[in-house]
Amino acid sequence: MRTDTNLPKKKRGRPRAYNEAQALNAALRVFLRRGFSATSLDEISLATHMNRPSLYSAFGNKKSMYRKAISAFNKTFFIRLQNALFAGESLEKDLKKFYAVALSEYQGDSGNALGCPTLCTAVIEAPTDDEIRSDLAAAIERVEQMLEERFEQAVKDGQLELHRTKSLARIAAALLHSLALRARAGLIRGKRSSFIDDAVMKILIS
Amino acid sequence: MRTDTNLPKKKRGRPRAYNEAQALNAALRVFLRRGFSATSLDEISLATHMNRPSLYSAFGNKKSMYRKAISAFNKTFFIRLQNALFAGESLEKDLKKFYAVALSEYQGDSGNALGCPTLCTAVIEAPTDDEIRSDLAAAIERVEQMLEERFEQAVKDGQLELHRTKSLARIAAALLHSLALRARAGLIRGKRSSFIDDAVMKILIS
DNA sequence: TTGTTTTTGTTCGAAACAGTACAAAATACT
DNA sequence: AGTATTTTGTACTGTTTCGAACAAAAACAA
Repeated sequence: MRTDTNLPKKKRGRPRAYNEAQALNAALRVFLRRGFSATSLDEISLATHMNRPSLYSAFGNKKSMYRKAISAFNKTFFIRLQNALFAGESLEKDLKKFYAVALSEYQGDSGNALGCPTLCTAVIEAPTDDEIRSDLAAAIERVEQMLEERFEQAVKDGQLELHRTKSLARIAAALLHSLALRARAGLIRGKRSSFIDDAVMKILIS
Repeated sequence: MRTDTNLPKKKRGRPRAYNEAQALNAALRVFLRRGFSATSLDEISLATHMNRPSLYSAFGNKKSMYRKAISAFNKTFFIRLQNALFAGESLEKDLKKFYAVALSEYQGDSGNALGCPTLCTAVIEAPTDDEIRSDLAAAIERVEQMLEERFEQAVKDGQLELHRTKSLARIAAALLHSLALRARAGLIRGKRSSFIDDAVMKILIS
């Protein structure tokens, strides 16, 4: 079952007035700002320039929209994180790049930072929705594994003394979680967080 | 203007059927589970055994209820954290106690952990509500300051080499933020998190 | 032109929501 | 006993919500 090919194979009926990826991104921005529960489909309808019946036929119900929007965002976000983390420079530089990419996303371009779409919005639904809780847990673990692999590589390259790379990855992930939270709380001014640099140094100390 | 004395000075009208502190705590449990927006006043009415008009007269509107419940919780929670952190033992032991207190709260007693009332629920409202965002920021900074003071004391006691205690405090706070998130995501099994011990060791290394 | 198919836009319905008005109940004061 | 005062509980209002039904619109096929 294929969701939708991006080949512009002309189909038969009335052509769509919306672009699926764009619509999902517009929806994500609303969900990111207001969260899942407080976001009404009317707001999404407004942001995507689709009316509600179109939203339903395109993405299913509200929860399905939310999960698809988050999933689409994470797909590209994780790639950007991975590219930064495995840029091939020193572990220190790669880690700093990794956090820079994340923070740039978390801080946004407008004045008010919104944090991480997954961490900052899924967390509230976790206790009452098992699917979203599972999505959240998977996202957290995936980033942790990404970090662990980078640390393992650093050990292999002799850039890092032998360590419990799993613990190191969890500490590094904790910095990311805190970064997302602090950004959304308005506690980070620019696009650079001073304590991250210090924390990276701390991680690298044997 | 005094809100309400705890002196049992008998007042004139019909006696209250509720206890203010108990009601706020019951409300907090609902807010903690469902978040602010998704929680209806009917749910709070059910949990507190007060009907909505009583809730309004006692605590004001929904947002006021939420903020009062969070504030009341934090008052005692911060004291418990402080007592653990300044128990007077070694820095390592005190830090571990600090996280143990937090995790015990975050894991709850039922099967499903709910994380931190403040961190895990206020985060979603922060962009759209400036008062709640401010409450959140203040809570984060207060815990950070508490940690910084403990590190400063450790330096003075010769238990810790001279450091940027502010950065250290932010790293330690980040561990707490991650703990709250991971607990709510269901990623921590028991009442002890292995990576915290490793992270504490890492913090203590000069 | 005449169907066929797909998307769009209007409209509806039933439920849930926050907040309020007001009468009934329960106490203290005189 | 009777009055004043405070809380309780029922009922109501107007709005917002999700989701669906259905007809109009816009493309292709024959």
